[in-house]
Amino acid sequence: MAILPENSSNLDLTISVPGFSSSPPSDEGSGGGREQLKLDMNRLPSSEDGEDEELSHDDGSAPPRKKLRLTREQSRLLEDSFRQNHTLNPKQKEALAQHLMLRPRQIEVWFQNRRARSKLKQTEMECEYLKRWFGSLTEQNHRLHREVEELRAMKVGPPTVNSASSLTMCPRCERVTTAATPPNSMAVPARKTFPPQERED
DNA sequence: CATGTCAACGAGACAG
DNA sequence: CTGTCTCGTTGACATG
Repeated sequence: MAILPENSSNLDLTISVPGFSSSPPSDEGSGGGREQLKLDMNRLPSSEDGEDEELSHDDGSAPPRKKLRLTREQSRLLEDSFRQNHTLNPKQKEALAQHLMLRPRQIEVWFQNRRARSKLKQTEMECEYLKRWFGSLTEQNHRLHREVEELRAMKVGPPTVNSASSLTMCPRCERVTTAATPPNSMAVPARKTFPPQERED
């Protein structure tokens, strides 16, 4: 499940150079990429209440949206925290953010995305399980169909006593069963299904 | 270059 | 109203 390279000694970040952009930032909506400038350095702002510092570049152009890459250590600690709890209260979030040198919003987003990935994984597992179940039910269905055909063939033909000698017909539920399993045991579920008829005299 | 991954976003729903 | 959630999406990178 390691999504990061195994080179544990190298904990460097993929940090973009501010102001460098290979493609023009396509402004999505109104708030897209609003905080990117402060996030791409992967650290807390110098002052917590100074969140809305000026985002403008030297030339006043819109800041390009740069991708933050969490370090191995940050990912590990976040995963550990996620294993303990899939949601965080504000205090935990703040503490984790301070510990990881990230902003609380980044912690929040990470947990949101992590929950989404977890749910996706769960859904995929359930899908696989249902596929296998469907396969086994299909197989069982085929087997039962073959059995029905065999029994029909016996019923249509003359009442010979060859292989059908081991079969008995349950008069109540009209089911054919083998002699090994008495018809009474088959009749029980049918009675359970329709309980109102108790006295029949 | 197509595709996958993942941080980040906005919209809408919901609880307190 | 505020805070947080899910959901769907975007955009920057990584990779084959």
